[in-house]
Amino acid sequence: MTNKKDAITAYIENHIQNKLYSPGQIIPSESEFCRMFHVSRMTVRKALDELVAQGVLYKEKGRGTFVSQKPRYASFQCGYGFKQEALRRGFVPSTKAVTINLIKADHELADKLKVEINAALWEVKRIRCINDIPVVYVHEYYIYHQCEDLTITIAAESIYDHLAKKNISFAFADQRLEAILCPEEIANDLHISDKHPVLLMSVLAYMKNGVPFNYGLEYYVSDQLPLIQSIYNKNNHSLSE
Amino acid sequence: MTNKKDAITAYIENHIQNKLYSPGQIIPSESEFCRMFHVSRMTVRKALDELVAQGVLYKEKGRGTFVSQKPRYASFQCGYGFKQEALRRGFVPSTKAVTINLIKADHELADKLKVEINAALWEVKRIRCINDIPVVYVHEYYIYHQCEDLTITIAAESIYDHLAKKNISFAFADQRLEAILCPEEIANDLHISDKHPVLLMSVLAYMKNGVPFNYGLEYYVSDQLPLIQSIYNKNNHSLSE
DNA sequence: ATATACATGTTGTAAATACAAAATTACTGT
DNA sequence: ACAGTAATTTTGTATTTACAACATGTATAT
Repeated sequence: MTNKKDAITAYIENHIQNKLYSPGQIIPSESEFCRMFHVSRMTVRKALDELVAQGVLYKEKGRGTFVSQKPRYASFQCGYGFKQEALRRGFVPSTKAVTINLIKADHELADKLKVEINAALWEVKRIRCINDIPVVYVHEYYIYHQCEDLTITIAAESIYDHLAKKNISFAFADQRLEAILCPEEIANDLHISDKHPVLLMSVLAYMKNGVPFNYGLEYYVSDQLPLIQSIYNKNNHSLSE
Repeated sequence: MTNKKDAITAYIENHIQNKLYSPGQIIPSESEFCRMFHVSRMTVRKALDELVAQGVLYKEKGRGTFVSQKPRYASFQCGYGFKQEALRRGFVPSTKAVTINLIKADHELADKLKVEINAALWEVKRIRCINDIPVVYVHEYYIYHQCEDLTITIAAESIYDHLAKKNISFAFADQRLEAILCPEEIANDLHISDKHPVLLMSVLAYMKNGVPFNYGLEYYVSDQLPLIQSIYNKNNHSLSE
């Protein structure tokens, strides 16, 4: 733990996990943390703000800081990587039936990935399994010149990890959600009938500079694996419905 | 604008909107903003951090702060209130076929909303339309003692607005996504066949203290209105896939 | 007893300063 | 001309101080 701030967040998270701080309970004031850790109040506040943003704590002006009562879901939360997320939930992830192909960008792909038409792209198709049951068919595209050395072996493991070594790393994504009947050729691979409804998630992933590097269509067998997402009201606006 | 910090975020957002700062372009350094606004560097950093968290800007240590190239979607982004979001996107929202009923909490509802079994709940059913086309059937529950004066008129407008007056306001939510074939009785109301796939979103909404106050099932006709969500990698972890 | 005023403790915002870490730029010696 | 070094600029982390805004408890006056 190199940061003083991170030491404080870790301390609080541990205390919550070990039930030394219970949901709804008030935790020490900012000045008390200053004394406890021999740090300035700004450092304490940064640590607390981080946990507030995650929904772990909440503050009330003039009263204090409290532990949220938000329950932690044990289900599948997407968006932060399939393999990692599955392992964290205690599932066994695997990848099957991988194909990679070099193609030329058509109008739609060029538009989405902000490359020129006919630019070289990797087309990757993968079936992701949880406990050996196929749960998602991924059909996605990467920009060839960012990853000329892609292989099936890499694609079976983690393309994101491979790209990270080239300083291409995930920062945020826009997801488009739709319910559709599973296309026939995909239904076969997912071991379901083509009358089965699937959750189609279109994902456009960006680097921190806002440049897209990965576009994909993910067909989830959502009755095998319902997806969970958390949203936060960052701005504290009062919401009209 | 009462906050100095908010004045700076507004200034930068306006400059981006008016194309005075373009995507990928570097913006003035933190010290320059200090001189421009006659504020301390901490205030500037708080303003910038807020925009970085939203994905509007990104920073590079030792280089500077830049405008993201992330495109802004004109489609429907859920999670921040149906009416508000629709209006912002230039759609015309409306609510139809509202029913409200007093019921007693069964085991499942009591568990979700953290109330006792047989506690009084409002059961609300609504059909939400965009440009007069039904897009979502909402079947949800509120805790009676938090809102004893609920009426059909209020439910046709905005229950969240009504609750906000009682200091019950949305802070965050957990959403569960699934693709299903539309149940018959709901398909009728949505003017679709019961063989039509719909996006089922289960929403559990919390106040800032982490106590749930609203549980609902939302059946989206997602080919009429695909949902868009944005996710961010707050922790800057390197992601395995 | 009740209401008012005050003191105290808490979070919120802001300033001024210092040094670390990383990238760029300018300089300098060969 | 080129490589290496130093200076400069930039963001990252942290300290110290000050006051504002809000909530709560206590003492006081009526």
